[in-house]
Amino acid sequence: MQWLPGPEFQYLAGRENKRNLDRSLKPVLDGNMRVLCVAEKPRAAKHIAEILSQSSFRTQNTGNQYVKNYIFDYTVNQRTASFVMTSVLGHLTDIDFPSTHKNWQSCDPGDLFRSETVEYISEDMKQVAMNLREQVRFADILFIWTDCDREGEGIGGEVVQECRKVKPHIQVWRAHFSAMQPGPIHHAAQNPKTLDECTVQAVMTRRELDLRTGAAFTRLQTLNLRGYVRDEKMVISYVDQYLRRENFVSEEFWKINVAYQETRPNEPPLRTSFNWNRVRSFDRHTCLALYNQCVSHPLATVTNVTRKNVQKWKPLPLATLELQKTGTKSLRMTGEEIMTIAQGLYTEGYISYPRTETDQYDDTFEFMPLIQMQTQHPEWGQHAQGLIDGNFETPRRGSNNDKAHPPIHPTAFTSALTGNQKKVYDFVVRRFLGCCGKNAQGDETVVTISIATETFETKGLVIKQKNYLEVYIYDWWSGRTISDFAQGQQFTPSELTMDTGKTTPPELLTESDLIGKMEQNGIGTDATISDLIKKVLMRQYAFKVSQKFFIPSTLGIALVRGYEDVGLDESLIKPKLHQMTETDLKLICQGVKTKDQVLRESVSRYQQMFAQIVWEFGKLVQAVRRYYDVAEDERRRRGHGRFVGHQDLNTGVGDDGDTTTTTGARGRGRGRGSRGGGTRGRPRG
DNA sequence: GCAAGGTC
Repeated sequence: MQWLPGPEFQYLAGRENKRNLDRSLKPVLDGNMRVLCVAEKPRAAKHIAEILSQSSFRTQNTGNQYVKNYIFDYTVNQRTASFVMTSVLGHLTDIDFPSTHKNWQSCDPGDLFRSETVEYISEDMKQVAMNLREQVRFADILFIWTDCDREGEGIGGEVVQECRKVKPHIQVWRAHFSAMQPGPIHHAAQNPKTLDECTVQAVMTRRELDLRTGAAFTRLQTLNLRGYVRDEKMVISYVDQYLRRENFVSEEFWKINVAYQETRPNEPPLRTSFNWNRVRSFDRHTCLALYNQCVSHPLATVTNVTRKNVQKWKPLPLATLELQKTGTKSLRMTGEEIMTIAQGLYTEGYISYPRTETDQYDDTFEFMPLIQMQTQHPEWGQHAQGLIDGNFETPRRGSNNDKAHPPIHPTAFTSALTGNQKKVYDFVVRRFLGCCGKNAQGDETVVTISIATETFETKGLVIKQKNYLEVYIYDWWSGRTISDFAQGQQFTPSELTMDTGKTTPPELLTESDLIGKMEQNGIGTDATISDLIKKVLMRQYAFKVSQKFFIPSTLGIALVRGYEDVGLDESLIKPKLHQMTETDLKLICQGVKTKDQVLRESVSRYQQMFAQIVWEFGKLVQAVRRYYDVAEDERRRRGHGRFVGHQDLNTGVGDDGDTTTTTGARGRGRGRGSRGGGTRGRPRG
């Protein structure tokens, strides 16, 4: 992207100066000046206008149904100016290849690393851009109010570029605000800064790199593997192949089990089982020797009894990803469904904005009116009343703050919702009330016993006060009653056995796990993760079975194996790739590297990989022929495939299951359910 | 058709 830097950017030319740069501007307004403010989204524009004008503004419609202009007077440095507050709708522009390279057959995919790109304003944004151009005609100053994050800076750059088409030399201010609160907003208005050109360039770099690499690898794969997969229209995207699985080899182990059964009058007998401190042994002879000693001297001695207070912490304030993580687990909906419903609840005014990273409440946040509102609810009204009557405790503070929105919380009362809407609303309310409550309290007893040379342990838990658990029903803290043991006490175990089992592979990923992993690896953002997961499923890299678990398709496995064989697994799979790009982007933001430099370096890295893949494409083909199996994928889709290397879902082993089981193990190792001849698919004719 | 980032 090339926009002509205005006068205030000129001293940025030496990027070495960047780190010492004071971005403050001296806001000089002459009488009757006009300021055009542009926010990132309509909500923010309205909110800021309300604050600056103390809700005294005139509203004007634009060519876009969502975007409005808010007109009011505002005083900066004792000078009153006429302000117009408007917004865009996220990014204003995007890039693509020129028509000469758009068609997949039009060029070699490798050309896409070097070909031209063209920037354009999408159809949806045409009216938004037009509004900017119209408004800037009357303006003396362009004041950027986009979100204060990297993409926000980039969007600001796009706005500047569009406005300078009309007024090439208009002065640009940038608002730096820490929260959508009157204090920070007024402060930002009174202390404008400059737009950070380096960050803008970082965003433009990301955009270009994503397009080039995404398109090149995807076209290469799709065009050359198409003949080998059944659905010839299937697009074989190069992304999202991180759904890899470990080679898991099941091992047999042995362990010693001890239990004590207490008979109680008028009650069922109470059985207390103990865990071996060695957990398990992979050597049968060792285990047998230890077991034999226990059997010959079976009298157990209680060597230690410890009692302590334990608490289960209440949850953090609710942010988007947590809503999706916990929501997919507890509500039996997909992340995407949850977000759609949440968006609807927000539009109808029942909950706050559902897309936020913030998991800490502002010091000025007013909890009581919101809690009060919920006291009339049949299910949790009483609990809410309890909070008001003294059980309230300030919510914990998480570590994220997007400085734009508070954590997700209910904003209006309703008990009239049904279906999924009710589920999501209930979740938001219960979470909110849970956050405002106290941690759950319990008494834990740890009993240690010794038999012969061996030590065993058991834990009992009595829940004393459920507190937040009463209303936040999605957390589970189960009490466990054990017999009352005293130190020094001796008893003969009712059970003393040596059992065998096999280590089982890690559980299959749930959507909740997947969201967590993507978050950890920096894949996508809170706004895009649920979308990516949907894409993975749509492209059939994985299936969702039992409405819960994700299993990779044979196609997904084939691609991962194929890239492993080419020797690119480490460098091409998403997380690593992402980190490298991310590091470079930060350097651009710091003024250490330039956009051109990073593009040159990264593109050449990608080109090398690309060349290697082209060179060894046969290995990819082989992998697909070897692993890809239409019939197996069909079984997997229906949830009946061979879940190679994982627990069989149909045995009903829960997701909280131990990592070991004694029910016998199933398949081992890699995805060989489809192993066999090379008769699948058909070679390209 | 392909990417990832916004937002409605």
